[in-house]
Amino acid sequence: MGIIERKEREREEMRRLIVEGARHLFVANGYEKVSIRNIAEAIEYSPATIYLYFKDKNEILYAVHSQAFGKMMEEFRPIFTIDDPFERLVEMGRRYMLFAVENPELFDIMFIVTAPMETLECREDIWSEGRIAFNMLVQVVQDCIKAGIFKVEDAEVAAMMIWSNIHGHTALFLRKRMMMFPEERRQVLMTEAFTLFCDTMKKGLN
Amino acid sequence: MGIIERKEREREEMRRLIVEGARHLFVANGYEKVSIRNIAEAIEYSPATIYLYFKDKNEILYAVHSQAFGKMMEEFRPIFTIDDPFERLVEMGRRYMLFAVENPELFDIMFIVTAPMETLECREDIWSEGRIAFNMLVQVVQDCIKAGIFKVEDAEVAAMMIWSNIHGHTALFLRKRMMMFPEERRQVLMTEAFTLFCDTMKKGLN
DNA sequence: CTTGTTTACTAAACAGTGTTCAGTATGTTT
DNA sequence: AAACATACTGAACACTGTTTAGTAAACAAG
Repeated sequence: MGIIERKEREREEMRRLIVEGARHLFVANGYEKVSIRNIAEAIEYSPATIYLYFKDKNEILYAVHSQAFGKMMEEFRPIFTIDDPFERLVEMGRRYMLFAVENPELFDIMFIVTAPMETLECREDIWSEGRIAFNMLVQVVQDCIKAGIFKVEDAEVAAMMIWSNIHGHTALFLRKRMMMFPEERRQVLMTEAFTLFCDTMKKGLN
Repeated sequence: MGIIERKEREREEMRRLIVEGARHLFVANGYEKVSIRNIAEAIEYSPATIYLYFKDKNEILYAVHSQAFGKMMEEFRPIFTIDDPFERLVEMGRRYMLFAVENPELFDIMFIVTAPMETLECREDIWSEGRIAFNMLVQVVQDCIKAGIFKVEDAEVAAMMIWSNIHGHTALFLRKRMMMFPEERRQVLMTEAFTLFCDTMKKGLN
């Protein structure tokens, strides 16, 4: 009898429904303004029901975060058709920033808000989504080393340096720390600083 | 009669009391776990009283943020005794990261949490604290240009690039996005990536 | 078909949040 | 002493995340 299998499917379907509802509300209203009650109302269930499928709000955040990583990976896919490893690296950075600007709420949950990381801490789990994405970057850096464009010993250290730079731009921008610059200067400053970083890498990392 | 002057002083004293209380609680318990009621209790006043001195919670956050900037500037002061402009720049970055690690809650309020920036948006004020600190960095970059260490047209663009890198490290670390690395590797990765960035600048920015 | 048991769900409550407002008590002025 | 202004607060409002006791439906066994 496939009853327990069906129940398992239904349970999975319900989790999906909650995560989808949550994601929609996050994207529409911003993560800070979404409550469990809002999510419950959106999917037409009682707030208590949500707690039968998720331990707490952080766990929902984590589920949305994981889904968002899938979306970002999708948008990274076309990069791997680029032959030149350095151009591939530059395009990867560009897409990271683009993803952040186009999906600020998702980016927030993925890389800035601490709440989803809390679920990892109780289980002593590793942050696999982050690990996978970072490994992708390390791979591209290693390709740059093989091609003789970079001359560094530790590809992970170089990857960390690059990630920090790109992430710094986006984090400062999204968290409104470029408010001291007038609107149009902000955009110019970001793209110019990014270009300068790429040039500096090409000249400096060999 | 100096009555209104005294009242003005008392008012200022009360604001100071609230900000001090708030800062203490933020540092002790983390900004997210501190409520207006907690602050009120700590200074032995009713929650409603706080609203006679601050428009809302964001305004308290902003006041704490401003005070924290003063503290950081203090810790930047010794830098200006360093003769070599590049070394001065490196030391500035090092102290930015050090301040973040030693005062995570204050750094959060200064550079990551959006709440204090909200008070700037209603008044169309510029973020003067950020502007001043950034100008300091621009100045050091300009010194590097004058000394012939850097060869870039726009010192602000270079400063932005440098700030992004340093801030990226700290933001990723504080917001627990280096959880995919084992404890000891985290520390090594951060310092090595910082060193690599400094080396890359020296080679690449000329 | 009727039991008993498990499952899925929810109303209501708990303890908290930021914020507002009517009311009081004190200080100042006339 | 009366009138007014200031400083403060208790209580409320509309929320928040989360738990619990209780209900109704789905299923299993006799």
